[in-house]
Amino acid sequence: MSTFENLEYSSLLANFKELLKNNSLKFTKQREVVLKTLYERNEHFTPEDLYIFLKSTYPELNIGIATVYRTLNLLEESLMVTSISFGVAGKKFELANKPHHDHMICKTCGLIIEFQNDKIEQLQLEIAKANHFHITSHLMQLRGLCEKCAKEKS
Amino acid sequence: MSTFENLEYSSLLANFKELLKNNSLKFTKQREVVLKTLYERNEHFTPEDLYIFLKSTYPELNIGIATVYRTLNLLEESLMVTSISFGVAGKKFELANKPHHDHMICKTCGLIIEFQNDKIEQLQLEIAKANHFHITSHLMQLRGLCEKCAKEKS
DNA sequence: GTCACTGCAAACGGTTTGCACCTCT
DNA sequence: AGAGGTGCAAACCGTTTGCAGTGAC
Repeated sequence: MSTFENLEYSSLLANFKELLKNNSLKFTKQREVVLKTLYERNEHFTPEDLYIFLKSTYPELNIGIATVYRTLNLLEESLMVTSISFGVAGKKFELANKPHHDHMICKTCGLIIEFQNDKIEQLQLEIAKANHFHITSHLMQLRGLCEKCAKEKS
Repeated sequence: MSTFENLEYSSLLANFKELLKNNSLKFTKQREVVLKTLYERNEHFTPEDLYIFLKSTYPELNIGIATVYRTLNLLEESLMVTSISFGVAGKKFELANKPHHDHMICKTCGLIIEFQNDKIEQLQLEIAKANHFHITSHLMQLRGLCEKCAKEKS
């Protein structure tokens, strides 16, 4: 269970500021808009997508893509965002303020459906235990076709 | 269930040759040693690891890394090998001649433990059905520490 | 005023591609 | 002989890093 579950923006922001302070890091406009955008849009962003969005939404900041990467990495290390991996194609990031969940990903249109299943989580723990393995995280993605794309193909 | 499950080398080779013939592709020494190595070593190879192994084991072939990538991609498209992804760090490939399974991966030493659980597979299908999603494949990795590394850390 | 942060551009690492030569069929 | 395959090196693409200038504290 994440420390940041179900927090609203003001609390997330306070957490972020405290985290920065504790590590002698600075609160900047760039870091603020990254967190704000992840919160408000509630989407799965690639660093590239987020960069493009921020570039056009806050042109006065003239944000660089390196800063987007640096901020996402900082937030991920701090467990305030999580990422899902797409193999060689890269990663997508989302804010970690919702309960743990996994993803179904449509191969055709890229739609992401979130789901959560306690029984599977439980079984994973049992399997790990049987193998003397200590789970720190897991990755579960179901890949295939969403309803719309499945219809279009048939 | 894979078409190639439990096949031994001679059958795999025959399948590969037929596949090549059907697509007007040629059977070469390079393609042969890639398949042979994946079969004999029965490991999870990165393209780089496989390249280094082939380079030293068959120096007379003077194999290039591009050929290793091309062959692995060909075999993966043909469903004769599968890959597991490590985010930005790349992929590892293994021969698809064993029954479907998933992986536990030790973050510290890279150890890979294979496991299989019918109940989870069943639950995944149910979840997909409830979301009108048509699964074609799934990815499940448990990440954490193996027994040995967990002991060393404590 | 100091130290961290930023944008920029160059570097990086894994992967793919264009090309001239080679090899399987 | 001809099609496809190969090794090589260059290109590619997402990501990281060095650096000089900027901004938070």
